[in-house]
Amino acid sequence: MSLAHVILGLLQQQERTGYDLKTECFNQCIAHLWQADQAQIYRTLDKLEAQGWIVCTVEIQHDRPNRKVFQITESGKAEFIRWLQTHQPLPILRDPLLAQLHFAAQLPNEAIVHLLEQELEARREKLAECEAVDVPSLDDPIASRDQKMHRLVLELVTQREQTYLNWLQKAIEIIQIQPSDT
Amino acid sequence: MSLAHVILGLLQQQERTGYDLKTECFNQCIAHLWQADQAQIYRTLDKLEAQGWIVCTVEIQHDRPNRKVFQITESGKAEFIRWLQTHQPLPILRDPLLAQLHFAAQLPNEAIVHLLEQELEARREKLAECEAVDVPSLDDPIASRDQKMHRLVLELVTQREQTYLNWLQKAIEIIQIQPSDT
DNA sequence: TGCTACTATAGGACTAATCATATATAGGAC
DNA sequence: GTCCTATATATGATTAGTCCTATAGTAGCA
Repeated sequence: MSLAHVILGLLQQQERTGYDLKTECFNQCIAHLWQADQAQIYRTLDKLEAQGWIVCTVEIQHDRPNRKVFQITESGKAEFIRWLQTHQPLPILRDPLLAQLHFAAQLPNEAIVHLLEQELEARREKLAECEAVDVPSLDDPIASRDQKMHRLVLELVTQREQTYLNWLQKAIEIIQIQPSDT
Repeated sequence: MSLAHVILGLLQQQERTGYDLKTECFNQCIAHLWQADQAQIYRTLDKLEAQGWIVCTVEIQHDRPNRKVFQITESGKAEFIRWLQTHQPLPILRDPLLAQLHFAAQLPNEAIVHLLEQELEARREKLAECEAVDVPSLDDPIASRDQKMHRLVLELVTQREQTYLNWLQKAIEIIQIQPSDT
């Protein structure tokens, strides 16, 4: 499971709690590449601990709930490096809009265009989020090796949205010039 | 769940068995837009029948197992049309390669390039599959309304792979000119 | 003769992910 | 005073999807 390895990667950078992982990582820079639910993060931490890939220290707090701080172990690091170099199967993408469009011939043109325009709106928002992320450009000489990797990831995510938007615009134009089926 | 509605759409075209759905639809033209496991198809048919959206007639065969032929009902058709016009939430994409690349700075350039090249190979195969699908072009005057929709779907899937390939090639070039971190 | 593949349905076990809720204290808003 | 948010962990229930196996007759291959 990749989530487990993403968490190992984050704990390799520094020790963190489940709460830290959620609020500082999965809700921030990791959000556009691996969304994860709070409940799933905690359960994955349990599994990683059971595997011996991370260990836990409890920080007692009195005004707030105690913190369970997780640290990666040597075997955890080894497992992470192994995963990092292992080619993973392509993810399976199931896009409901494409499923709808496959059967859309029975709808009037305006209904199809309406559907595509709602998608366009949602995708525009997502592209805006991608473009709002602040990572130095690839030609920037100040960019660290880490930042360059993050930039590459961001560029694919952005280009993917751009491709979707271009296609949506073209699709809308094409549907609009189709003879109406009434 | 979209799988249920894809099945409704297919049963609206003609009555079919679970086996037909798997071998003639989900393994063929639907494959590039909604992969589905045989077990899940049968279980979804059960749910659709319980909902009253499809009905079943058993065709008794003596040399082979009996066939359970499913037909869409009026309420099933209504539900399908409702779904067809309802905007669906954007699917969440979790791409293990992007997760790996996010943490790849600690790997030597050659290891990163190796990972990207394996992905390149897999994505090339997928693009080839997309291009092997035979649907008439959008300007083809003979193309039916249905075929035009299928063409639009195919074009997005193909362009998506093309975008991924272009990015992979660019990424490989960029990694190769990075100073090695030894 | 045994092996595999095709036709056809179905269930058990499991993984990955989501949603809702519970606990407990502190602090700010209205 | 009440409500909401933040901090922090945890569990129950459910959904979506995968993998494996069972059943049972036919047919082709070597």
